[in-house]
Amino acid sequence: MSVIFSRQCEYALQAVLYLALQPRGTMTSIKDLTSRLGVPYHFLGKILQSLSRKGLLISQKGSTGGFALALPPDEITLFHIVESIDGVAFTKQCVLGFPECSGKNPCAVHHQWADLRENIYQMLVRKNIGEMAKDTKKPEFRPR
Amino acid sequence: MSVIFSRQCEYALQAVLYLALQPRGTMTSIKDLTSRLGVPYHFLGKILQSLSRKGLLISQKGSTGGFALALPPDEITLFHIVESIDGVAFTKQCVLGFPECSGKNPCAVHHQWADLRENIYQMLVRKNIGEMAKDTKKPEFRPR
DNA sequence: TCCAATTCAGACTGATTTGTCTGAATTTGG
DNA sequence: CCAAATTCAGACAAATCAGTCTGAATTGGA
Repeated sequence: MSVIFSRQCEYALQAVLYLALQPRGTMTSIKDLTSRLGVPYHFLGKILQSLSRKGLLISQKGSTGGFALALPPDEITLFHIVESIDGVAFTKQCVLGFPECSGKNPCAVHHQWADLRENIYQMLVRKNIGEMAKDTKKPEFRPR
Repeated sequence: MSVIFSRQCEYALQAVLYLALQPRGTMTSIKDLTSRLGVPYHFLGKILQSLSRKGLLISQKGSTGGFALALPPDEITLFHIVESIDGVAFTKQCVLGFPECSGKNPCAVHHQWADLRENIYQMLVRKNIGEMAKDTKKPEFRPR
């Protein structure tokens, strides 16, 4: 099936957005996140650990521990998250899968696809988590 | 990693484009296709069988057998091929993975993403294989 | 009629992604 | 100091995707 982002990446995006909606300075546990987002506990744990290692989140162990954004929400873009989890090979790869396709040697849809790709890229780079949090007045995170 | 189309789908797109470049009325064998495209023999065989079952290709057994387009190249769009192999769930799914995201109940990037998605959809629907074959004066199909 | 070349079908293997489990290390509060 | 709650690490299992192998069925040509 066609997929834009891996499932890991979707979970990461959801989790970071959720963290951005929490009061600044508080820690949110994996337990809180999974119960709210409905994603697998340990799987999300690993994803959050990755984001911590990449410097997007901070973590604290112990009984009041949890995760929080490592940067102001306005400084974390969708691109940062996607880059950390999935990588950004999609900004380069030929949509038809020809390895030698390039601007010099374009496949039949190279230029159209390059435009679309650029639009996607711009959207990811421009959209930051703070802005998204503001847009999320009534967040619906897989409520039960 | 981020993926637009599955590998199967990429192979299918390449194969159909190659078939469109062959003289009308001739059959092309899997052997020809794989040697030209550099994709695994039996894997491609299965993909071509799928496309035949979907009615996009015709096949003929026997010593002069092979595959050919079942329709005029102008009547086969990229969308037909993607639909046959990967399905088109991507035209509906929320980019952040929220299952309840919709126009009524949009996530923070729903509208921007809907625009991008529509552009992708239009490109797939409008681009037909005949047009692409014309654009491919000097096709570079993984030449060795 | 028989052989060679092909598609076709299905079982199998391997790789990658997704998800689970267990236990150790850390931290806070009583 | 102890117990509870948490992150962290790594091994493991399950599911999906990609690719391989074998052999049967079909077809055209010598």
